[in-house]
Amino acid sequence: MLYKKRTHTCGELRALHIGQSITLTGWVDTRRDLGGVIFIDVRDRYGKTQVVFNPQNHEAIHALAKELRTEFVISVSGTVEKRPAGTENAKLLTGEIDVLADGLTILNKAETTPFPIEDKLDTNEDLRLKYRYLDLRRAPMQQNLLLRHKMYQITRRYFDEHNFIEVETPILMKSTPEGARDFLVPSRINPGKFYALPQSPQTYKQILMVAGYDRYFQIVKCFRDEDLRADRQLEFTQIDVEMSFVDEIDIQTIVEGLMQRFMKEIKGIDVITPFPRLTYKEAIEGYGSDKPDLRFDLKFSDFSAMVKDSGFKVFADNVKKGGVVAGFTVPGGASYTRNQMDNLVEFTKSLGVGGLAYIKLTEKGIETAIEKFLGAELCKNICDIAGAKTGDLVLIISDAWQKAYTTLGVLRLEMAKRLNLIDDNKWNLHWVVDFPMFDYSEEEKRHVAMHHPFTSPKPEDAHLLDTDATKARARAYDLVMNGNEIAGGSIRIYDSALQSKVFGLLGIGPEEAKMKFGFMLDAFRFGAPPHGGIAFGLDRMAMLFAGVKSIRDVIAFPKTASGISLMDENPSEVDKKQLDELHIKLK
RNA sequence: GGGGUCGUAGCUCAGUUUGGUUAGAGCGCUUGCCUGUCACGCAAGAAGUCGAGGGUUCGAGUCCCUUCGGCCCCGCCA
Repeated sequence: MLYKKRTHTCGELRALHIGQSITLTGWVDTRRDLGGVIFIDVRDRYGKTQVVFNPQNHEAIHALAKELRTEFVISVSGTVEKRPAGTENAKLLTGEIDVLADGLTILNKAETTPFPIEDKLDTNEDLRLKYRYLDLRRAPMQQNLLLRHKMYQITRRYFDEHNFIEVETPILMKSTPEGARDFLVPSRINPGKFYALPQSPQTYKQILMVAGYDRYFQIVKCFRDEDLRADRQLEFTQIDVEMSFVDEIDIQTIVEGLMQRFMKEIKGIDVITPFPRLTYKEAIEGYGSDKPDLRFDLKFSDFSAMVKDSGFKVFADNVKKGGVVAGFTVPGGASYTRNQMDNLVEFTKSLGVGGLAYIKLTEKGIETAIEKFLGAELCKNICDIAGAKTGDLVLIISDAWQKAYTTLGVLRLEMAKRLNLIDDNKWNLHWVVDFPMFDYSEEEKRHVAMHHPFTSPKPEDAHLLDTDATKARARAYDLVMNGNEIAGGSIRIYDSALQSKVFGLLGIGPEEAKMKFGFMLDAFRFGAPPHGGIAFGLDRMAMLFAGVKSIRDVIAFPKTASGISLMDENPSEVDKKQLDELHIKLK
């Protein structure tokens, strides 16, 4: 079809264009047919411009404009005019002018859309996902994708300036036993063998260090076959970084520089470096999370020592077993009704702990069901330690160290939400450091790497690997923004003997290590430099910068919580012929 | 694997508690009128597998069972 190409975008025209003959292309956003004159807002990703069809100006074009409906694709030509006094639209950047049409081509018609293309859309997410191309026409979604684009550009510019080189690593890689469940890809040429999609390019980037590429970065898709969440997709994007001849501070400094750049260029905010550091222990014992949200306080207190020899068996026995009794103060919480407290207790129990104890500090003094076990004085002391004032409420949990604190951590977040303590305009960035090397997996009955199996222990803790490995701390660090883990990394092991030892502690014997990671151990025998790195969750960062609740809103084509792409109905069944070629038989 | 919640017109929702007339509203859509609107206005109209299947009942949107799907959370996510 012949049509006039645009001379300007729909967000471009201003008073200075008045009198010019121009052409716009785009979608019909709204039409207002007043019988005589017809107004059309034509929209593209740059903005909206009002076009006027006046029968006195051009009768045939006006007649054609009668046919226009929402989301028709048009090319429209005309003269830029100053709007009559009093009819300017301050809501549009182009609102000072409109275009008096003298030419119109309908490039394509559109059926009525399943939902309106508007900024403040109120509809179910499954519809938005099914008709993603319509959802992506909306300005907020276009801004989100533009934000991502900006992040890619900032990242590439920043690392290039700092002498990093971008290297692509394979998408078809070797399956590794550790970590998340792999996505497997059957090999047609090698019957019975499988590639895996990378959970991260970890091994490749370390081998690039051995190869002498001392500063590497990549914006890279990663894949993990685990259950999805608001902030987790099966495939997601990392900014992957690795450096040689560095320690923690070197990596963190580079990261802080990039974060400064992001904050400045995206949010217009100057952030101060270096960011505060919290040890893992401080984070858990203070806030119940390895990614604490420090935009608000609600810090925990430990009551274990006080209640250890009290008459309250539940508390005392737990502490004697090595558990903790801890809690925090809810400002103004003493006014909670019985119903509200029951609700809170139920919420806590749903998190998998036995219960929630609490003390209200009212005008009349302490009010609590545990007074009869602990005595008034001890209850008062607990309130003092927790910093509770009259009118406050102290929540207390007694359980094993990890369980008690992580449950308090969830409660802390819940209370912050209920009390509206989270300031959305606040940006909090901090490091969590000194993670343990290992975590014990009840399910697998063995130690698993807290970060990953290539993470180096802290030199002063290296001896613990031979005696009490669970106490050994790793040279690992996470970057936390507003209670979200947005980056995590470590200084790696570069000594093959130490690497073998760590594999051993993870229950990976010499044979298995050779089979699964032999190539890495080999590489380390030929001159591996000290190295370390980090990886950012780009989607999560984009979500926070965009101020949205789910990473689905910053991903062009995301999947649902059950891993389905509603638009193209993926995953789907395949022909038997395809399976045969891949030597696969369905159960 | 488990828990919670939602599913009624194209969209957002009411109706479900206590089964009973022809399942309603707003927006959108269609048609007509309307020459400065911008959430245009006015008038009329069309539009329903009450997510699906089964059951109880004289009768089911409503009660029971099964199932599918969306969202949130726990587990899981080196």
